Amino acid sequence: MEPQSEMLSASLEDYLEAILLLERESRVARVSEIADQLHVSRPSVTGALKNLAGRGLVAHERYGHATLTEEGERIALEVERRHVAIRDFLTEVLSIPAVQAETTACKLEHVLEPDILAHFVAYADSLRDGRQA
Amino acid sequence: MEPQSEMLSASLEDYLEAILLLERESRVARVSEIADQLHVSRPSVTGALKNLAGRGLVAHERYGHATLTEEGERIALEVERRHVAIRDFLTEVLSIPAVQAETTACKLEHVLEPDILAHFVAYADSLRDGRQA
DNA sequence: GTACTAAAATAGGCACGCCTAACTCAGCAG
DNA sequence: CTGCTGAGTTAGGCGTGCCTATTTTAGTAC
Repeated sequence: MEPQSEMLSASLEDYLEAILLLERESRVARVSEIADQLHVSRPSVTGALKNLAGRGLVAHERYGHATLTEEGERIALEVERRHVAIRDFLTEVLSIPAVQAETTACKLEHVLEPDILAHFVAYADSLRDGRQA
Repeated sequence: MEPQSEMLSASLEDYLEAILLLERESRVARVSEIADQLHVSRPSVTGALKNLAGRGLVAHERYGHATLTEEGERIALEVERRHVAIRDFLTEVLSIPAVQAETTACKLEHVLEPDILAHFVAYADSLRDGRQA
């Protein structure tokens, strides 16, 4: 009754993405680091981790660090992929400054459906190696 | 302590936009029509109208219809302007089908900052009357 | 091993935004 | 004028996501 039908909220996707980045730079994600990165309190992180652990997306034991499960990493990578695609579109196509492109991408990545995103990507690609057309 | 600092949520912006459209086609917005348009229950509309009335954005008396105040209309028009700009960008630049462009615009209109939106508009304009560059 | 410290967890609360169920009112039929 | 009907409202509740204050724990210093 909840194998995959349970959709992830934008908030939870942000947590996964943050954990992915922290794992990259230190092999492990600590609660306080996640809190700092997402600008939320530690209890908020604890609550989110409990939720994500319940979905089998992160491994997390009391007073320990958090790590993505295989499934969690898969989703986190997907979110990151969307993030990068959007950010690149904003900078390359629309010439939006890096900082603003970054923060805007953070919001759009939770809103754009895959098929819509594909149009963004295709357009950016066509500009890159087609120069126009 | 709340002359303009109180930001409107995406949800409240949707209500304003819906009322604007309903006023256009029938001079007046009824609770049940708003509910139908936004796919929410009537009590949800009543609650939102109470909120918006408290902010001075709509006029609404018990068991009566709702109308935008001057300030409310100003905001609704602004939201609609963003909506149209985004929708046009999606269809004209990215060749996204009308229906999907419409629903995507509904989401993006609450996320894109004015200065970011300006880039979208400028790009679409340059394509229109510049054909490329 | 005991004491301290800092990180993490629990407890409890608040704001949104939505819902269903139940009640109220306005307007019309008769 | 009585009663019906349906639009609108109130009452109450739920899930999410966040917060502060408090407690628990792990790890380190000594």
